[in-house]
Amino acid sequence: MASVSSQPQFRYTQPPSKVLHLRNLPWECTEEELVELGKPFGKVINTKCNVGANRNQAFIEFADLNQAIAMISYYASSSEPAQVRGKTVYLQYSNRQEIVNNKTAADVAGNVLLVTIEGADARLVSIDVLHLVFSAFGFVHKITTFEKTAGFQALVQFSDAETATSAKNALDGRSIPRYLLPEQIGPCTLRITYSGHTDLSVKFQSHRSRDYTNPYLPVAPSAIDGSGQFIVGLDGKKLEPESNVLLASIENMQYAVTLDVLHMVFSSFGPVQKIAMFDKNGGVQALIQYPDIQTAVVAKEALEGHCIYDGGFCKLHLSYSRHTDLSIKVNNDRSRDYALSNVVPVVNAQPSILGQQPVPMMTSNPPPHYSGAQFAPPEQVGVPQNSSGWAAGVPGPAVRPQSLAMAMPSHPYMPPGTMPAHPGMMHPPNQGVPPQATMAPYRPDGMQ
DNA sequence: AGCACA
Repeated sequence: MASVSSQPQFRYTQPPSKVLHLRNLPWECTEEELVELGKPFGKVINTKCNVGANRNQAFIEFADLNQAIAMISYYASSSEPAQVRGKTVYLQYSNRQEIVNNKTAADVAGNVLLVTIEGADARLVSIDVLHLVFSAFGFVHKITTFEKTAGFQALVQFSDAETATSAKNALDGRSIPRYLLPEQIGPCTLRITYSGHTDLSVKFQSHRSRDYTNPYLPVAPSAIDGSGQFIVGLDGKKLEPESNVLLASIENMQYAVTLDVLHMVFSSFGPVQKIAMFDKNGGVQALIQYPDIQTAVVAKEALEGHCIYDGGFCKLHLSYSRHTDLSIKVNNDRSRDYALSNVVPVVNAQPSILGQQPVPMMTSNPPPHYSGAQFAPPEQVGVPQNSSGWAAGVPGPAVRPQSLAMAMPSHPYMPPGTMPAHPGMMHPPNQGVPPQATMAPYRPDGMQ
């Protein structure tokens, strides 16, 4: 083919166009700065920056050709060149007649962010860690995660584009703080653009997606393993589906733990409806039923691993039961339905100083309504709850990522690190004396 | 410092 191209690559005089081509821009240049640059000469109807391999070119499109001519004419005779951020920019008529707006969704500010987590161990970043990181900028409505060729990605939905933008500006290119990640995993860098989505569809709470606006959303059946009991988190930890019934096993039971003691301890978080105690594996276990899941979640997170008695005695291990409503045949010293306690006589009840309900022997500081709404889920208490409720006057523990795995969506407004202190803890009973229901002081390092 | 295909 004979060459038919005889036009020089560059001409010093371009045919006028309402589109101007700019070069030698700083790469930080924004579309807003382009608008500011063109505004004195007319109505800027479109811009495009970060063009070209070096991302240092741009286009400005005016509403009218005369406005483009005005700008070119002005700078052609001006002693001051056009500048962006102090850098001289060169401009000429573009050889295009309009900016073709290939604005991808990534360029349009929206309330949903597309987050790519970069790093060898990106997949090990849990959805809870992402939730914590992004919650610093506002209420996170929903998160979905997925694998694409780009790697491990997440969509993070905020209320509005402004909040999303503040998160994007602060986090894009930054790495997730090390203390939020399991020790063995490498650095994880966030790359953030806008997503075209405005409202994510989250059908289930799972290790892949969460809807923090709807704590009652069912747990994904697909996330439940063969035993039907656990879901597996991204971090490989097994997570149980939440339940209003807690299964408590008691370790190092040097002192008798009575049903009344359990009732007192667990009543700190809300009304206890039923308790059933039984022996299993040579130890004592108990099922504690609350009216709702929220209360059980708060109780579990506050009490797990802590001891009923000071000094490491009667350490509680809590999990969610698969029961939702215990069947209490008779009220006795091993099982009780507190709704029936006024009707059905207590059978075989051991005489006990603690036998009188409710909650005797609160010898130290608790206010009269200590067991009340103080530790209720925030959506029942209202927001904010810090001033009146948990951790009042108590320095919250440092952010504890290990607790986040359980920070399921039940309390969407709970700021991180503000879990309640350990209510209901008691000093060990004196020798041969039933337990004293005194409150142990809060200790940030927990009570081993 | 010279026209976009993300």
